[in-house]
Amino acid sequence: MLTSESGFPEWLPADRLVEQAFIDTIRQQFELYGFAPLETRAVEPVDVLLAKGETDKEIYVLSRLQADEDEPDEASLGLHFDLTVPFARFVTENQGRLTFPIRRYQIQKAWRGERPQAGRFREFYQADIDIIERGDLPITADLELIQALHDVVNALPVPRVRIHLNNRKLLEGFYRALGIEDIQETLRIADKLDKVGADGVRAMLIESGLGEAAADACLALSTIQSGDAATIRERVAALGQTHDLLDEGLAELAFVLEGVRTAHPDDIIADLSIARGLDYYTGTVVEGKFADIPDFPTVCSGGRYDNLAAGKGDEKLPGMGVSIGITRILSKVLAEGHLRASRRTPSCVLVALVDEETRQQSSAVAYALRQRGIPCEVYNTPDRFGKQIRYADRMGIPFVWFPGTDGADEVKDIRSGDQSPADPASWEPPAEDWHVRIEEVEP
RNA sequence: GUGGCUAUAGCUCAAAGGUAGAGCGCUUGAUUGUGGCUCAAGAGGUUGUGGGUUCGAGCCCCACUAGCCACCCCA
Repeated sequence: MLTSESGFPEWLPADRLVEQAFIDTIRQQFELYGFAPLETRAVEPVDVLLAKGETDKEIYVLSRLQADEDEPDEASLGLHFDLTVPFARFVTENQGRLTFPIRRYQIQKAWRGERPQAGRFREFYQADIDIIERGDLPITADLELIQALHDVVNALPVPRVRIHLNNRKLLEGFYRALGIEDIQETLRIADKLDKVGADGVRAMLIESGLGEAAADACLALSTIQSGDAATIRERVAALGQTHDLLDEGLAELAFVLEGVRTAHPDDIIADLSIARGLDYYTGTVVEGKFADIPDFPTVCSGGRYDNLAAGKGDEKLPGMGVSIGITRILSKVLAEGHLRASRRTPSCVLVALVDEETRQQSSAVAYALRQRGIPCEVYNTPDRFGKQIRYADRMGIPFVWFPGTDGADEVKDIRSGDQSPADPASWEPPAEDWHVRIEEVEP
């Protein structure tokens, strides 16, 4: 990765080929689940971006260099920091033209003005799927989206991702049963368990105004973690708190957990420490992390948001969605050297240029190959063949084509050195060489 | 936004106040249209920017800029 402007990653072509392969795979998986594509504009009115309490979100605001001083403040537009808020806005605006339930996928960049760090960027790709329904969105949607999330991340050639599940209703009901008033603040602190540890969370909870008993209860709740729904139920019940919202959240969590685990028992657990920072979530919340890279931040996440989009009158437009951090995942697997593109260009064949007089002949070979879908390029200048082959070698182009007189062409596999007569109208490369492959590198 | 660390060739890094260097990469040649290996030669630097201390600064001091790490927060 090149980082001439911190947080705004730029990739060399070889790495961009990997990124494109990721995007292709994700898109294919999303479409397998029947999500339809959507692209929203890069900007939203700032008040839309801020509407859901994201006041401390680092939003890039748009301004024109040539704006007149007496012009009305047009700093009303900002770059979106995720794809969920723009989607909810889009649905709110276009609900008359859309058929519910709306299942859409969206793979776009998002921008956040936070300080960059390992795995954290100011400009990055996200890949989202969401469902928004009119009136009531059943809990089965939560289950479906988490299954889809699991399938998509597992279709990518990346280290194993474990999905951590929780439910905001469960936490909020528990907190209310304890008489806690500042739910948001308590959620925020509880979310830090993996970062500051149990003692740290306990101290912060007490500092926020909780009594020692309440803080201990919150902590005990947060440390519950299991892949088994019955165990979760027992351990929550053992804490002795009762509240309708708690029961509702527990039932939803158990439903989703059991549903996903029937297919993938090892990759998903209920983890009551997951709270999520974004405060528009109202029920299911989910975070995915590399199972064996505990210090690396969340690579995918999502949740249920019942109040982000607004219907006409009293009608609700509840939604559920998940998001995959493409740039974050990519930066890690590339930095670790786990993956690489099989070559640095789509070209499968380099057609050599013998001299200027026969340039047309080389072009004709390339044309014939392209007619049959074989990506190729003609070398620029009639350098000696050693240079032309060296260029192919550096680019990872597997074949060099030598035009001959009277159709006596030859093609050379520069990996093996084998060279043999070939006809541009019929020769084709082995299937595995046709297009760039993404290769997993053994350490 | 807060705190700490860093900045020398394209990359990774040396040079302990006294003439800026290595490895890799790049170019050329040995190789007469056929690469990789080897050997030889070569190109490439106002040491991030600006100021200061000193006979003398890549090195010490100050400011700025940028990068990295942690916090905040998060994909």
